Amino acid sequence: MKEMEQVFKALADATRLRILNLLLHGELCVCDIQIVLDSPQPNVSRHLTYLKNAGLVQDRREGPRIYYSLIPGTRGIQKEVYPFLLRLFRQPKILKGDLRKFRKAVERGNCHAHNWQPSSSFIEETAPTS
Amino acid sequence: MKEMEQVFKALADATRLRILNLLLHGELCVCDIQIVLDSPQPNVSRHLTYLKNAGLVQDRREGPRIYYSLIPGTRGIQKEVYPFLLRLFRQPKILKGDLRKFRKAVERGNCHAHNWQPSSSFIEETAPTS
DNA sequence: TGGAAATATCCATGTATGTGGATATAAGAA
DNA sequence: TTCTTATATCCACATACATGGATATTTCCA
Repeated sequence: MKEMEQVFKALADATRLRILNLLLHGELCVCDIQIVLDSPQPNVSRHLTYLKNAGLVQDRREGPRIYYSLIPGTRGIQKEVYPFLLRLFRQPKILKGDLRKFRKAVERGNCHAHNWQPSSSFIEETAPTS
Repeated sequence: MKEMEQVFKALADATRLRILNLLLHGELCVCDIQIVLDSPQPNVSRHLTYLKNAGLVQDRREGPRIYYSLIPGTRGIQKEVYPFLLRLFRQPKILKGDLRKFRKAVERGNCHAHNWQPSSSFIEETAPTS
């Protein structure tokens, strides 16, 4: 129950929803996210820490960078929450804009983005882009 | 987007989750909820107001009592959120305990509970009680 | 070893929110 | 009207949290 509360608190912020929207499409490092959100680095970092504490994302160090990714859920909330978010995230313009912005960053070769590829585990659950 | 944030804020509190858990099974007045949650009346009232402002519940006056019920969603978040909650709410012990407590109150004939009957619109979506 | 890049943490501040307790309001009954 | 019941609102207080800016930390490279 407390875990459920914690997860919803983590979802109750626009910045974090935008981050999750990106992570649903693959693993990313902080600077990638920072570029897309156009938000100060400490801010992005704090929200990532918050998501990590809520058990929604995990991090992995690779050299100077730290990569964040969703924790694929097998139990309880986590198992339900990502498909749910994926459905919700189809509507808001900001989120769609973020994804567009991210794809452009990939094309430009920003930061990690140059060798990014989607972790299809979540995207596959979405309907074909309407 | 702001609506989504608002809804998640509304879900980010144990008391409100407990209330929604009850309302998923039918319309209730404040005193019914108060009895089950065993929480001071002003507290319950405030949380109901919060849920109402978040667009999750509606209220209806009938004499001295005010009945709260879920707003059946046809669009966006609301459409997705109730089935989602219904699935989540199967696990936590507190929530199952609340429902048990509520059924007992119905049997005892507490308050409105004496002529309560489930609004099956949401419950039907659940799997058979395991 | 020194410096730059990527992240995280700290500080200060403003705002939202949860809670208990008292009080106000509305409706119905005597 | 007056009393009672059902709800809502107000007050005071403590806590959580979002944010910007400065600073620490870690890693890598020259």
